Amino acid sequence: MELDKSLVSGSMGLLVMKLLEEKDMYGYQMIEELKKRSDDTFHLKAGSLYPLLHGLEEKGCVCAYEQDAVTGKPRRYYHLTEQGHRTLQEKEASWNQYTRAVNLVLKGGACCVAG
Amino acid sequence: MELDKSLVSGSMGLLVMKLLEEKDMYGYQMIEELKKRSDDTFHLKAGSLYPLLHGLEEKGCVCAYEQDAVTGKPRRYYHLTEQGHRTLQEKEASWNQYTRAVNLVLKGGACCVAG
DNA sequence: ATCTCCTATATAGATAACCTATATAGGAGG
DNA sequence: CCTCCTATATAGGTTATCTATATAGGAGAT
Repeated sequence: MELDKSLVSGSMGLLVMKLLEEKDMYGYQMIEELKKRSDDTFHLKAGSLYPLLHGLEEKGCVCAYEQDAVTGKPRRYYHLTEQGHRTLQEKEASWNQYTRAVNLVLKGGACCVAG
Repeated sequence: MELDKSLVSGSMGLLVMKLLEEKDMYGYQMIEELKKRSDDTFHLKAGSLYPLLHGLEEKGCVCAYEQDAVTGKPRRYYHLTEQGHRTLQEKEASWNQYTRAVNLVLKGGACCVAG
């Protein structure tokens, strides 16, 4: 089943920061890691990721540094800042609140479920 | 906490159709019902709902009929079609797959969770 | 009587988050 | 050489939501 892209919006920033919470990573690596960890559900495109990373950098959530690889092009690693940790916590709480609300509606409403 | 709107995208069609699965409703009623069932989380705006309903009608997921109220303007009721039922099932499955994948990433990846 | 509020539907234009397509560039293998 | 895999980047398009605005009936207050 093809994943409905219209359901996929706004959470990529959250997921990328979640990856960086564990360790510094470079863009291409995040795409591979996200695919693997999501059980082959997320196929984030390079054209989506790089603008997203630049946006996170502008907001001060991540900072970047170049590092040469053994072969090939030098890699641009990203590191989660203090600000990034805070934003991640907020986004994670927001995600939990949002999915809870959707599931309330899907399962019959707030009347039937204890807070 | 204000809900991060960037996490809220694409699922409103699913939620609206879920409401209509139970019974026919008119637009304004859906806004109120959605607010109530989501435990006051979703404040769907009229300017978002009506174009959404027109879109669902174009796709053949819902059909509409006018019905006078005791007072005030006549109401435009929406009914979920056969096509709408099928689309709803697909969207619900898609939502479950998507949230599962996000939670896999948030909780440490596919390696740690069975199927 | 007119003002404001609640019900009820509708459209225009803006914003944000993705997408596809394309460009650049190093290294490996046929 | 040509193609593929790694690696980063930008341009332009689509879609879903938002805000703002318009219309319109009925209720209650000044």
